[in-house]
Amino acid sequence: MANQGSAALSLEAYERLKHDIRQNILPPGHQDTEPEYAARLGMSRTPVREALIRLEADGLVQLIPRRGARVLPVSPDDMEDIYEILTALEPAAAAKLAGTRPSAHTLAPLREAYLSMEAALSQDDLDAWADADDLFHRRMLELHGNKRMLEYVKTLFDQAHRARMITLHMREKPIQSTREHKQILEALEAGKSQLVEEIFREHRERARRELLALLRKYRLSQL
Amino acid sequence: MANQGSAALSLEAYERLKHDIRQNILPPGHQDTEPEYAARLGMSRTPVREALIRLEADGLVQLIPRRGARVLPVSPDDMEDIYEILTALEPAAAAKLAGTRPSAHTLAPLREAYLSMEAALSQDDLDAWADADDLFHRRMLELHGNKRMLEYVKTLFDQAHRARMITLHMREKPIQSTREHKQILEALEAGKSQLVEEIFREHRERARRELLALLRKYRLSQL
DNA sequence: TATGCGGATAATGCATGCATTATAAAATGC
DNA sequence: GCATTTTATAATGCATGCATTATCCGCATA
Repeated sequence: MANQGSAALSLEAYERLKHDIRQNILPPGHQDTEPEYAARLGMSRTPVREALIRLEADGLVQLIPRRGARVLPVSPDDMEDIYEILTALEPAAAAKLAGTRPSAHTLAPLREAYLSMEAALSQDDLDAWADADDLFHRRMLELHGNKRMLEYVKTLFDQAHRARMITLHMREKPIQSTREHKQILEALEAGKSQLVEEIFREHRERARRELLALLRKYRLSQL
Repeated sequence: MANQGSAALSLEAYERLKHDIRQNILPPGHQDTEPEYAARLGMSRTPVREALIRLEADGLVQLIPRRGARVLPVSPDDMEDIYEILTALEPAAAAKLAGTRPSAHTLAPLREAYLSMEAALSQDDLDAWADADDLFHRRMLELHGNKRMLEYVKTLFDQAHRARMITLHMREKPIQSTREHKQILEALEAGKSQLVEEIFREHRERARRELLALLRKYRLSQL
């Protein structure tokens, strides 16, 4: 995540723009000049420019000399790449976490996130489900403790967010996915590294397959 | 890498600062105010500020409100985290590359980099060896084709550069490491996914173990 | 001597100025 | 009517201005 030493307005610009991109208010391909973004945000170009630089580092926009900034579309190939990275990182992290034989208390944040997924699922609240899903994955990496990995995975989640939300609403209820999280949690509690790694990898690979099948089926080549 | 839509001076500031950090001209912990960096680079604060924001996104400096920017030290724990990520990503990428049954022609850039390593080794030119090593790893990911993974691994290499160079000069000649690259290359040429993955993982794990042993032995807690 | 207050100094964060130059529109020539 | 040149517009990249405010340092006081 490209942020730390940023002050009030610059931070506000960064967060509002990122929010609007994630929520599809600024859709992929949207392109404005700096003065336009500045007017939209009610501030001068300077903090906006700084925010756009950070967003470019996050892979969310592209700065085009003389033509402003464009919200980057995400293609199926991009999603392949993103999932490939997640599939390499998360199972490895989870396996190491399991190797520390974490207590139920340690894993409480994960269990809570899982329970939120179940609750959201039973209420057919897909947005809440997606939030809980994100939370589960983030907390797992927080517990593992590799800060770089956590930060990077968060930027990948941000990049993939729009595509995930769209396909989530096109599918059957994510019952299987929820169940896999339960299995991951239980394998973590049992300290079974090997097993956690396998389930997590299978979880990511299945998610990738299903997501890409949908993107292709509905010709969603730019999200 | 945090760059794309940056113009002349901003780009120059970014590249010079990054160069100076990599080369230890601006050592870890070094801290200056924006006006100082600007004076050093002979330009106004604006392009310097933009460069510093990009460098912060790259994990090379930390922007501290009112106190300028500090060159981030890298601790042994940081190196652990960096190597953990590399160990998860590179072997997976190499395995997939092997799965495409790449031709010798396709792998020529890798072979060339490997030959450069051998040549540098026989001339005891450790800096050239390190350059060739970097090149090998970068080209492998270029061949694999996951741009995000390539860019991210490059930022990790930048972060780890100082520590790697220092330990490289404290060790015996990297004969084993060079040999492992040869084995990786041959396994790629043979299209043996499983084998490539194993060798690559072992390569990274050995490198990590040896590097950390040196950092601990010589109490190099901040590089 | 140690502590706390207050003013000076100066860095930041943001706004704005300004020259350059890309883009597009308009005007001219064919 | 179409192509080409010219002109106008305006966005960028960088420099600078400026108010705010943190930090430092000296001085007064206990």
